[in-house]
Amino acid sequence: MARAATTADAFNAVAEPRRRQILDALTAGERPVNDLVAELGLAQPQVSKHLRVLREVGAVDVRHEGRQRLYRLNGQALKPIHDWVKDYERLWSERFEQLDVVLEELKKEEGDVSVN
Amino acid sequence: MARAATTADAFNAVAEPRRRQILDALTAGERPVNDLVAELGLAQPQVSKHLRVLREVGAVDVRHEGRQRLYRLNGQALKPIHDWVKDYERLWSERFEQLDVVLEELKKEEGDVSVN
DNA sequence: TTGACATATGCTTATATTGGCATATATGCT
DNA sequence: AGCATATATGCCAATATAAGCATATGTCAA
Repeated sequence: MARAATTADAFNAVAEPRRRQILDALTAGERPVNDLVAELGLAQPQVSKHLRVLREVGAVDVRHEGRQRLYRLNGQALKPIHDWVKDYERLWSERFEQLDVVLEELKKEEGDVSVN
Repeated sequence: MARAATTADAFNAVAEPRRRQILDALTAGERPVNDLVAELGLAQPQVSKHLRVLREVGAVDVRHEGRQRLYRLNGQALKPIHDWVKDYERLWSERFEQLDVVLEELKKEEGDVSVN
């Protein structure tokens, strides 16, 4: 068995740095392919291919306008990634470290005075 | 050129669902390989291989204890993923939608009374 | 219609992957 | 030493990738 297809889900689609760059560029709003080609300095066919992958996982939508295709971000598709990774935030965030300190304090008090 | 190695960075390592399961399982704390084998219902060699990938991107650490190897989570390695994806949260989060409403209000007021 | 522009698709090459199975390595026990 | 347990590694097969380049498709304009 080979690696899962890049189109299998957002996790796989977004593992490719260029595709993240494309999404980042689309944060500025809807844009035609050639805009992205210019901004990222990639060959046009590769950009089209990356966009196809992103479209297949729902991370972008297209709108035809004349001979241009305007791609637009659909961040919704990235929610599963955020949902998964956010639970790990406590492992590096200072905010959570301080929360842990507070919880420790509470535990100690509980032991001392038998708070219920 | 082929796809980037799974060990290239956390994004690639975590694209594989089984590896995410392993990390999730390690949230409960340090555990020996066979624990994970039992919990995930995978073959032992595959688990060892997945753990190797996770180790190579720094997502887990190992500690030898007798003939066991205790793997422990190192969430720090997932921070880049969180950092990247969190900026997209506004695209689906209600919290941000409400923020947008507030900002709209402010803009309107600004037009009305020329607040500075 | 002919041509220019915008984008998508097809083909090739080099490469890495995952699972399965066998086996190596390391440690502990008797 | 000899054996069992815990884990890692090696090899195979099947598959999917990404870049490069050529070319097809679609649209507008003269």
